[in-house]
Amino acid sequence: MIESKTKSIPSNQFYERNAGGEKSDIKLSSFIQLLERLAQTQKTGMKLHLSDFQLDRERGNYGLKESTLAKYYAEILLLPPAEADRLKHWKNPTKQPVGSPTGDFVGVLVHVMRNRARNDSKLTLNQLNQLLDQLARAFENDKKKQILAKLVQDTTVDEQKWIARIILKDLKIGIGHETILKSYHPDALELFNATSDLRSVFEELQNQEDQARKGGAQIFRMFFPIKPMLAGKLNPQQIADFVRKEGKVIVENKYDGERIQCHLQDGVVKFFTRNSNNYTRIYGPGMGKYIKENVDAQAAILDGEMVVWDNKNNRIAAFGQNKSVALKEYGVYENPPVQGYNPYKHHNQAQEESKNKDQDDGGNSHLQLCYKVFDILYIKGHGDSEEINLMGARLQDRKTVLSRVIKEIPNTLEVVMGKVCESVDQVFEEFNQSIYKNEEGIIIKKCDSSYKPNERSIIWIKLKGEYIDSLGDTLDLVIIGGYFGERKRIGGTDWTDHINVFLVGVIKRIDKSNPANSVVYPFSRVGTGYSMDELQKLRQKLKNNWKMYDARMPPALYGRWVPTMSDRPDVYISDVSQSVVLEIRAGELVVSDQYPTMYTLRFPRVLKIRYDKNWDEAFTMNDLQEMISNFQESRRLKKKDKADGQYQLKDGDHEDDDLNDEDGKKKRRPRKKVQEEVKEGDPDQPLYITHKDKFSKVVEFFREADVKDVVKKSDMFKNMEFYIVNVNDLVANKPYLESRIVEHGGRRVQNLLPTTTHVIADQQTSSILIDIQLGFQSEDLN
DNA sequence: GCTGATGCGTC
DNA sequence: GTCCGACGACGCATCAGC
DNA sequence: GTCGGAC
Repeated sequence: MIESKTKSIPSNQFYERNAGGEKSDIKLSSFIQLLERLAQTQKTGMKLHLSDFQLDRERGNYGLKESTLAKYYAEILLLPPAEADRLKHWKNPTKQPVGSPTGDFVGVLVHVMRNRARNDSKLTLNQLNQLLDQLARAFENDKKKQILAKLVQDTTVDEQKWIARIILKDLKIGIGHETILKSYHPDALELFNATSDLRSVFEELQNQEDQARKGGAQIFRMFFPIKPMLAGKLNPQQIADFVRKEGKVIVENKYDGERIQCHLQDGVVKFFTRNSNNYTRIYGPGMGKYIKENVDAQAAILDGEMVVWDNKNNRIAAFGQNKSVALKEYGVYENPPVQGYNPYKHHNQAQEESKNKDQDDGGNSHLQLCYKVFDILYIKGHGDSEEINLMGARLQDRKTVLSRVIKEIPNTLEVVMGKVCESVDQVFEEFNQSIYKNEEGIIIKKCDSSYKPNERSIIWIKLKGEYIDSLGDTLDLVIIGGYFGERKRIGGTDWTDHINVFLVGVIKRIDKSNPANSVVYPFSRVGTGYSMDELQKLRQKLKNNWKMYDARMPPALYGRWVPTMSDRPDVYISDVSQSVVLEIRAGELVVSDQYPTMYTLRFPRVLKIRYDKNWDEAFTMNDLQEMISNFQESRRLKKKDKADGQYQLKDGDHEDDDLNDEDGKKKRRPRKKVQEEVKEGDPDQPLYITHKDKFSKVVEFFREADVKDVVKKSDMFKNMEFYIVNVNDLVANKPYLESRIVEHGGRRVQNLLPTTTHVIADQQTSSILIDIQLGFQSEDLN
């Protein structure tokens, strides 16, 4: 709870960042005025749950977001259809009167309510708190609507504004919890990071004199999750410098699972996620007993990654199956998500499904949880042995404790010791191995570092394959649709200036004589990677190419895609031949049942806007097919079943028949079914073969020339910075070029930087041409 | 009972 | 360097509506 | 998770 201390926070410390230039404390001060007014009417003083700042878990979730709120407000206020539509389509400028707010639900709500709310305030802050408590506790939606109705009837528009924002857990004041906590008390943030608990913070830090830190030791409490330490991002050159400076680092595999912190005390085990959510319900039944039996301590706090081990293929399973594996084994029957939950239906259904799956060998009985423990923050031995807070200890010492305390169970409970590397080469060799084995990447840790809760510094560094230009998968995808976005990114006054996110596709059929007959299958959405300037430029280019999407008459361009409600585009490209190609990078290809391509991208972001590319030069279904084939043996992409051919992405009309019944309606294909039908790889086949290609690229990439012994011959390249890309060994290899550059007084870089003056490549690919357009020069060294 | 829509959690 | 918000994918749980 | 923008 924030008590009247709210007042003690100087309001001028709060302002809205980037709110269209308007400064700032207006918004929060009106919020504080609201609190004060409510406080005055409530003699007992003001108390406000901190959950209103999206921090506290005590009150729980409201289960209400914009779309549901829109529905309820419309019913409560008896809104005419047009006004109801404004709320429902709050991001859609064509549904709003000209000049009225768009892209901010609460902004639209205020505009709609301005003549529909009372002028005097009737609600006290205590009542508000009680109603919000009730709202969070209410299970039936009718009940929620009733509570909301009371809130609406008893408050002014100005109050409604804040109440709605509290319910949405987005105050839009540009201030996060860290800023608020820091303002509250110098020790507040530290205590919060140590306990993830606001009650602790406000109970223990009533006065400025109260100190969270006692004697310099890191604080914590059993069964209160400590905010986990995070890894920063550095480029390979910086990493090399770092390793050289440190002399010695510990390198761990970066596991692609869920970050889980485990607390053990007197036989009680609890699990917490990265965001401090209690996942004991999920992981307790499966993993708890192993912790109890194999952690030799009365109490301990462990940090690690929960993954799924695949016994059939002897490797870590693809990301995303943690929960289903955990719940499958123990079942919702023993493990109800909420009180009053009726488990019979689902339980029987689950058993039935499990049986069927085992019959056709597509089940997940060969999958099991595996907890990879890489750190230990606290230990107390049995009996009266000393308890030790290890957060201040050196990482290498924590690892030693870890190895002594945990008795490993292969593929179930494992200790991640990491590898001590004493040279840059060794570190990159670890990275190479990681890429070769098709893993996500590595984490590089400073040997003698202490554990710093919630800190994303360069004490821990992550290096993923996808960060490296020559390793990351990039695809040139053509824009076929768009989505209206939120206020902050709206670029102008035209309705098309509200398009913030793009739907990109894979070309299925090109019809040059009649582009209207062409088909581009929707494949992914992308909404990040471009600057706001680039976005606006792109909007200008596409300005006259948009048509409103109508689900009853979807464009032929999309084939027979039937998007779910949330995938449904707001606008589509009317003339694809005049569309724009985006060069997109992604972490990996994943199987999807939301798109007709049957695959989509994980972590997509725009690298470049390829105005230089024609739409028909973009990624096609054949390219996708090829990409899938190339990755068939990889862990990241499950193999297709060649026998039944279901997921062969082949040309021809019967592929569409696969997707649709006679009515042209999307055939029901339950999510799980898709997962089942995509078979695991053949265990007899050697793994990772196709990644040799990637592997050789890594080797090449890191084969930086050793220029120690290069004798300088001239200053020809003085003040020039070279970036070498895509150099074919037949022309000249990279180390050779690098040596020559240094020989003549130039600098070489491994990434294209603003300071780079020259790009060297063996052919003028369009991506290089773009670089050059951006102000770089090219030079032919042949 | 099943389905799709919605919310919330992980990455 | 830090903080913040605007975005991506999935799976599970719930609930309204048929 | 990624990324850009503001400070």
